[in-house]
Parts: sequence; structure tokens; C-alpha cells
Amino acid sequence: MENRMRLSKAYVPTLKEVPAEAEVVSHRLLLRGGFVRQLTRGIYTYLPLGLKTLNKVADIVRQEMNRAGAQEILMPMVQPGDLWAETGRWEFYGKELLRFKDRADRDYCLGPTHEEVVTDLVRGEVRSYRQLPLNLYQIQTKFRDEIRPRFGLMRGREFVMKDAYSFDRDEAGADASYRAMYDAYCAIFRRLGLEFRPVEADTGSIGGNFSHEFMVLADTGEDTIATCQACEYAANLEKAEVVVPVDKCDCGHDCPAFSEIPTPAKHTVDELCDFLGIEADTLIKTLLFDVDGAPVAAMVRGDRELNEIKLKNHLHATDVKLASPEQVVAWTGAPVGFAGPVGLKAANIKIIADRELDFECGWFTGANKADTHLKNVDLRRDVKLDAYADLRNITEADRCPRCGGEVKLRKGIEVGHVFKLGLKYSQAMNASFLDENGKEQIMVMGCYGIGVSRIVASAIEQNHDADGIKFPPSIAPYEVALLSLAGKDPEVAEAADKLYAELTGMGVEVLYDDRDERPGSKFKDADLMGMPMQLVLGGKGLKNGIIEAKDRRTGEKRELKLADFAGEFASWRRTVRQGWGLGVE
RNA sequence: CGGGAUGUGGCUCAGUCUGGUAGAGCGCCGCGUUCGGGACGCGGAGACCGGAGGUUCAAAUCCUCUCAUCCCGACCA
Repeated sequence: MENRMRLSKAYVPTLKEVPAEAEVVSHRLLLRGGFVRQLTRGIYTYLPLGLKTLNKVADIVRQEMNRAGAQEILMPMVQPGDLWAETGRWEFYGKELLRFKDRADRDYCLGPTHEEVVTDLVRGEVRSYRQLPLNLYQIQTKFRDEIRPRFGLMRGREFVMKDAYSFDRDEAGADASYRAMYDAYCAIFRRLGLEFRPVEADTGSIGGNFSHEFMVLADTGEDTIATCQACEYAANLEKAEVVVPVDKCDCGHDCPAFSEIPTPAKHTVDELCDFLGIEADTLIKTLLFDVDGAPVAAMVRGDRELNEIKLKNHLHATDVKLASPEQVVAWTGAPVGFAGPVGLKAANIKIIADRELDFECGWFTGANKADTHLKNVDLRRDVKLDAYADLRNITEADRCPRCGGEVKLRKGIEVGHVFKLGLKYSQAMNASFLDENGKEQIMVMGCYGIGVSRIVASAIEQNHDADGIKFPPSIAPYEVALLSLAGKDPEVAEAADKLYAELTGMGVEVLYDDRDERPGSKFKDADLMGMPMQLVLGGKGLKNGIIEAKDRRTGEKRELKLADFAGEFASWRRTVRQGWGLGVE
């Protein structure tokens, strides 16, 4: 890879003003810094600087994947429809799958992921247990016709992804493959210089015992993760288990019989609390769901958030959606806002309560009657429940499910996901092999994704300031920005040229701002583009035999002696990299 | 898919309500003066105002349709 560039000759169109279409920070800075340009919604061109960074991320991913024993391949982006029919996904994948026909009217799609293609590849070639395990990966452009692409590179329709697929002879082998990928991912994100957390994640429709997401921590992230302050536990909010202290109940379940209270037009928890002068944690909210076509009432305390994923998993359901107002009327006999567990109308409606509701009584609930609620409800006494379950989101007031430590909620951006596929695809597509006994076995699969282009965006979301990007040294397009403030002074220009040559000779990647611009523009552009180290050579400095060095991350400046440039630079470089948690490579 | 908003030189915007034939700043080209945190002067190039149709003597402006882009939502009773 070319490791240097003169800015005077480079296609790096920086923008002084913020393009109107960009809302989030990474998108704005990528446009302003001349890294990308948008072609159409969710689809971007990578300009030289953007591509440089993208490739650096890809290289780190590639090196660690290879180190972990995976082998790189490149599969086609265009895939035949009948392959997708084999796994049933031609039917189920939905509109994210961009479909089209060729001249012979055959069905094709643009690959949003490659389980079908890779399984087809492997089933054709692998016959014996001796050929397993196998881990194949690629770094490739994916296309998903997202409902709503947004945030620039963060959620594009076309994006670069590393996807790996492992094939093992049995569960134990699959576990080992999974572990190897988990470790490789940790190594990757450490080398990228990003603050990240592997978190336990919901396995979604794929199923399987466990799955981890790799989250880059950033306040602008769309995901919420719960992390323990004491142990290693971290989980996606949708997965994080809530532990209820069992000694909490001291009410004796001896409250008086429930009775109706009039609550005219009080539909929401807030309205009800204001009206009755009570706290939200003394009432139960009852949410009605259409679960695979059947009615379900789910209850959580008034101040809690119901977690739909937990509900879905508890019921082993495939489709959970909030009931429509019509369904609510049909099932409860009351308009929306007055549902409660006592006397629910719908036949065979399932009633599920969050676990913590078991430890108190005297609840306020809806009465299944317009403008009416109940007080003094005791779930044990008054309701026939189908189950208690962990249904709500964890909060910072809860304790770690592993060690009881303090839990903090943080925002993150999902940049990697590892999970076990089991037999889902290998069975559907008959990817089998013969074991030692000559017996046919189905391969056990795993799949492992990293959003390469999303990493670029999330690195910026995590590391920026008002002036621009602060790239970690490992993925900055160039490690050093060398600014020549020569003006008309040929001596400075000459000295800067020499430094440029010297640095590249030392194997340092340099972006050399040799443009005929005023110093202010160069400073602004350098800060914007985010190279971690800035070297500024001006007339005064040259006279005094020094060059100014600025750490973009901290803003800290120091002066390096030109007489011992190589030595002083090397030591400064070490300092800067250490600040990023990186060694010298 | 529902809601909201916006399309005017490369970029950011004004002009639209109240029709009269297009403006500013930045950027770009030339010359000169400048040169350590986005300089200044003079001269210049660049837009059939997203597209189509309509109303009108006359449309960036009014009407209809359409295309594109952005934001919010598509779960908390």
C-alpha cells in the first residue's frame, strides 16, 4: 500500500461547511473530511482517504482472522434465487433482500449475507471428517435494502462486511470454533484502538445457546448495554437478566379484597398516578400482545419497561406484536388504557407476570372496564397466572446477575456478532460428511460478522471533537500529518520535503500538506481529517532547529529537535500510541 | 409503510406568502498584496431555480402530478 501522499496532488475535497443532509457526527465529518461522498440513499463512494481507512480496518481484521486459522475466499455478490429457496429464506427474508431477474427471467438477489452460498460451496467439496473443521471468510460488499438507511456509513444499504462461517463435525468442535472467533474479535478490536465490550446477545430467530455482540462504546450508539462494574458481565439490554431479590416480600399477602375505583379518562400510567396521587411502582401495567395470532397479557410494574424480546423468548414465539386497539377491546372488553389481569374476557388468553410482581400485593390495575381501575389486587389470590417470568428491562438499580455487583447502562454500536448456527443451514441444504465409522453426519455451523465500514463510522462516533476526527493510529488513513508552513520561504519547503522523505524512509505513513495554502487552512484541515500525529514545520521553528508536534487526541504539543529528529520522533510516537492503548508495530 | 421537512451555481443559504424573467457568502479561475488557527483588493467563469404538465401577457414564485434526499415513527396503554 502506498504509504504517503502529497495533499497538493490528492483528491481530498474537504468542506468548510456542513452538508445539509448529514445529521450524525461521523457522517458529517466523513463528508467534510473528504472521506466519502453519497451516491444515493444508503450508498457511498469511498474517496482516497476513506478507502485508506477502510482498508486499514480490513487489514487488521484479515490478519487476525488468518491468525485464528480462517481462510479468506471471495464469494459472489449476485446469488441465484433457488439457493435461497432451499433454506426457505427466499420466502422469509422479506424486502431487505433485493431481488431481480436476469435476461432469461431467472431469479437472483444481491447477497445480504452468505450462508447459502458458503454452505453450497462446502457441501460440494467436503466429504470426510478429515476435512473438518473448516472456517472460511470473506471481506466483501453486502447489500441490504434497509427500511430506513441512516446515519451515513453507520447503517447503509451497501456496506463492507467481514463474514466468516465455520463448519465442524460436532457441537464440541463448533464451540471451539466459536471460542476462537470470540478471541480473534477481541484481538481485532483491541488493535483497532477502540473502546469496546463483548456482550451477551439475544440469538434472535437463529436460535442456539449463546451469541455475543461486539459493541463499540459511544454515546450516540443505538444499542443499550448493561455492564457490571465488578465482574466481566456485559449484556445487551434485550438480553440482560434481571435478578429479583427474593427476600423482598414482607406484605404477608393480607391486603383487603380488591374493589373498583373510578378513573375517568386516565389511560396512561402518568395520568393515573397524578389522578390517584400514587407512585408508579404501586401499580401494574398490563400490555396486550398478539403472539403468533394468540392473545397474551404481559404485566410489569408501572415504572418498568417491558422487554418484548424476553416475552418472545419466554413463549418461544416467532412473532410478537402489540395488540391493536380493536384487539384490546375484544380481549378485555374495555378501551386501551384499562386492561388488567382480573377478569380478562378473552378465552384462553395467556397471562404472564414479571417476577417481581410476585412479592407484593395491594396493586392498582386496570379493571377491564372503561374509566375504571382496581385497587388492592393480589395476583396470587385474585388471578390465575400462566407464569411468572423475567419480562422487564434491567435498570441501574438492579444488580449484576452473575456477581451481584453494580450495573451501569451504556450506549454502544454493534460492530461485530458471533453466533452458533447449529444445523439450521447445513440440514436444510444437506451439508454432510462421513465420520470415522462411515456414518453420514450433518455439519455444525457457526457464523461471525464484522461491519468493516461501520467500524470506520463508529471509530469517529467514539473519537472526535468540535474540530474534527481523532483517528486511532491503527486505522487513521495516515499516521502523521506533516504541515509545511513554507509560504514563499524555499528553505522551509526544502526542509519539509526532506522530512517527508525521512519519515517515509522510516516506514511512517505521512500525509504531507504541501499545498500553497495559508497556515490556518492547513491547521483546520489537519484537525478535521484526524491524523493522530501532527508535525508542523514553519520558518521560526526551522531557524531554532525544532519542529512542532501535536497529539491530535490530547491536543498536547511538544517540540522535537531537528538535529535528533528520528530519535525524538520515535519516542513521541511511542507516547501517542500508548495513549491509544497501542504498542508500536 | 405512516408522519414531518427540503430540493435555487461545487457547498451553505436568501428570494416563493404578495407572479414581472435570479442573489449573497464560501469555493473556483486570473492578477496583485499577504502568510502560525479557514486573509484582502481588483477582475472573471459558473444556475434554463429537481422533473413533467397546467393557469397566466408573464411562473423559482400559483395549481396538479412526479422524482429525489433528510428527519421522526412504525412497542409501553
